[in-house]
Amino acid sequence: MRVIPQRLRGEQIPDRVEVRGEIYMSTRSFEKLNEEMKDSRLFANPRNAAAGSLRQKDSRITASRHLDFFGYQIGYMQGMDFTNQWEALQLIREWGFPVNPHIHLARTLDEVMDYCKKWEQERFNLPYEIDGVVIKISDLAQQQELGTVARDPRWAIAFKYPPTQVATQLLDIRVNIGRTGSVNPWAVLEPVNIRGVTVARAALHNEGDVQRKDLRVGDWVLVQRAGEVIPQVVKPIVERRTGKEQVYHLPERCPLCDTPIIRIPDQA
DNA sequence: CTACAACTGCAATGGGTCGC
DNA sequence: GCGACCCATTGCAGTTGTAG
Repeated sequence: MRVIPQRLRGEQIPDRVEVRGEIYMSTRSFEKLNEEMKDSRLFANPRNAAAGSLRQKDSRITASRHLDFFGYQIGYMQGMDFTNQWEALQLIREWGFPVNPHIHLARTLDEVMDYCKKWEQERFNLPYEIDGVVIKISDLAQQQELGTVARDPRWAIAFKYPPTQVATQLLDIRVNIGRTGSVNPWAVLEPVNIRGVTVARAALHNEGDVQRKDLRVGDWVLVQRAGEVIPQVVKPIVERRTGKEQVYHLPERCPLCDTPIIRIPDQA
């Protein structure tokens, strides 16, 4: 990736450093790539094109894909110091890494909210696709104090814009039997294109989830991709019901081996 | 040559265990 | 009883490796 500096630039160079960031593909590079691919299969969207480009075994192919990069964090650093996120970003930029030019140091929660709202519309003018804004506590001492739960830091969170919702028909509800014996219903959908990908199935998790949403076989439903990726049935479109929709019940026996299905009391 | 399994990131759900 | 943590399950696009 040409945008990654081969040598750190600037005055202050640490002995050893880990720069973390996000690799992406601009809308323009994505469209160009698909033009070049004209004979073979096209990439569905920039996100998957970027992911696939990274997984190439031959790095020359990766290099030809015009991937881009924004540094957003220093993971480890030896021989230097910084006290907050803002300084870290300045350092990363001085070393020659691209840093997002739209970073903003907010002083109040209102300011954070305004920033998120502002970009909900303005994001469409960016040369790449985004699905939200990352909000961080700048002060490193406060980050330390807040700590991390599992893999999620308590000092950073992503604000996601509402994903695109599309209407389609719930053709059927079927069940899978998991390795542990769990009975997992899933939705068979009339395939729909949601921003580049075809969605034909979605997990419904359990019977309670189906009942809470009041999903009926034959319903028109709203479907989205949570986090712009995972297919999810949001809710039925009740106004479009004809009366022919079927209320769903779990089968009484395993569709594979005919063993009776039991429900453990107080469990999903 | 095609088909398919394994793996990855992404989110949302639930269950089980441990320690306080 | 709750927080923390780990695991299971689900689907799509993509690459890689292997089976047929």
